[in-house]
Amino acid sequence: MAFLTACKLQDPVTIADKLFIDLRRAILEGEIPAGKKISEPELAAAYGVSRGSLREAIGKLENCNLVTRKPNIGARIIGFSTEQLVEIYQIREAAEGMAARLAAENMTEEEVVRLRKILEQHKAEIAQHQSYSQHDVDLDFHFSIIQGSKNKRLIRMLCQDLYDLVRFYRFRIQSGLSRSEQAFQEHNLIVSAIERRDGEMAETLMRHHIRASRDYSCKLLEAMPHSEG
Amino acid sequence: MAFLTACKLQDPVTIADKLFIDLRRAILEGEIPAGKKISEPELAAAYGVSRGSLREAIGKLENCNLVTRKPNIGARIIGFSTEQLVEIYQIREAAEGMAARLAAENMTEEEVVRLRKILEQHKAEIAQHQSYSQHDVDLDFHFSIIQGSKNKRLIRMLCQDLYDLVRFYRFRIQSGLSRSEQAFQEHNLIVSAIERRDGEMAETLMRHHIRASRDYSCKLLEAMPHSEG
DNA sequence: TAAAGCTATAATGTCGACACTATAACCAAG
DNA sequence: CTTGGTTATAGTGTCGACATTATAGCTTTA
Repeated sequence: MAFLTACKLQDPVTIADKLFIDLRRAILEGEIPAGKKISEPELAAAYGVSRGSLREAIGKLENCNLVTRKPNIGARIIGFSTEQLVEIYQIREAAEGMAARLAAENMTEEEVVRLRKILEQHKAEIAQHQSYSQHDVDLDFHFSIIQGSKNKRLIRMLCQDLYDLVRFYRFRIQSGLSRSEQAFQEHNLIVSAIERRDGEMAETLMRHHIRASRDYSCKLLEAMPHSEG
Repeated sequence: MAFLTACKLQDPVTIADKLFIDLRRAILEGEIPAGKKISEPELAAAYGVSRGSLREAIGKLENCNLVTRKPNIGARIIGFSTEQLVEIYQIREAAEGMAARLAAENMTEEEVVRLRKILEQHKAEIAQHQSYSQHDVDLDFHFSIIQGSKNKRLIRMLCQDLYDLVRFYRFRIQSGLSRSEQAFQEHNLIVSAIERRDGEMAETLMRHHIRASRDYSCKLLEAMPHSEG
């Protein structure tokens, strides 16, 4: 689970931060259902904290785009829809494409080696059909490249905001057996480009990879019982 | 100033929202100097509001990346540095490139006509050497294309977060006479590509345009007295 | 019966006060 | 004089209470 440490968060020293982390996990993992309205008194009582701290935590969740808020009405967990999923993938295509380009230029040799190792781990897990942990490996792969871009703002934007949404959708789509073999091949090409320090190619391949992932995810989502945004 | 209405904000009904807008403007226009530490009691007294409301507004500013916060220490206005400026431009290159591609695909004919009109306005102001308002025209141009992408999340990310930083830097760099003739030519090519519905070309041209703008801005920033992040 | 207005209730927005933490000034010891 | 520890102070984090707004249910009237 390097993708958790790779991203954030420092030890949450304040109550609001702990609450934020707890609620964030609860939302991402579906404990709190999508689209549900948040009752401040109720949640505050459930977690044994003051409404003030809770409101601060909700504010942070709003910035992560995990809840939406309307004045004098309240906050509710985001829903999910194919349109939103496409929007997220369009942003990922652009931003992670750039990240791959920058990673090819800025990654240290050591980081490239580590990236190759993640790929080998991915390969091993495919051989053993451990599809349950492949999601984590996939996140590790993408986070490593994003980190390698060395663009702090890009890193925060992707790891800290956008990937929350990715995990939000991924948990709800839950493809039993995913396209991991295909994804592995694409990952392999990307790493090769980075090893050659070919930023242009790395960007092109990453964009292709994310488009393919998008098509697959959208198909799965539309095959689900139903969805709503 | 269509760029203001084009972006947000609904009538700020709550105190915290009004405060947020006021503080945001004050920061962007340099009323509150970059890098300054925020004293909650002081600011709350200055604006005649409670610390609670102020803290909520500061939270929103933190999400816009206009202030940074550390637990038990406090918040301070962001500084500026060449590195950060480069980071912002790298994100803009990727995100606005994608926006231009999507705009070429999704803009209505009406919107394309409006975009062309903005360009003519730009041309007219160049002829009259009204460089003081060219910044607004430039923002109008970019915001129109971003809106044309029809990707709500991308729109929010760019118009609502990243462009605050653009304005933050732009106000402090304050190029007396900018590269408006060159920029106009580049804008012209982009609009032509969008009119032809050539998304691929629109993206390429937009990325080129933003790279050129980056080189120019960085040169200006490094020629300034000094800078700090 | 349906629609409009009113009332009661619950939830959100706002505030002031208290608790805890970090910083700075001061003092003491080497 | 410098360094380490201690204390005082200012500032942030947290909380409970009040004010204001939205919502649901009831009443009234056409």
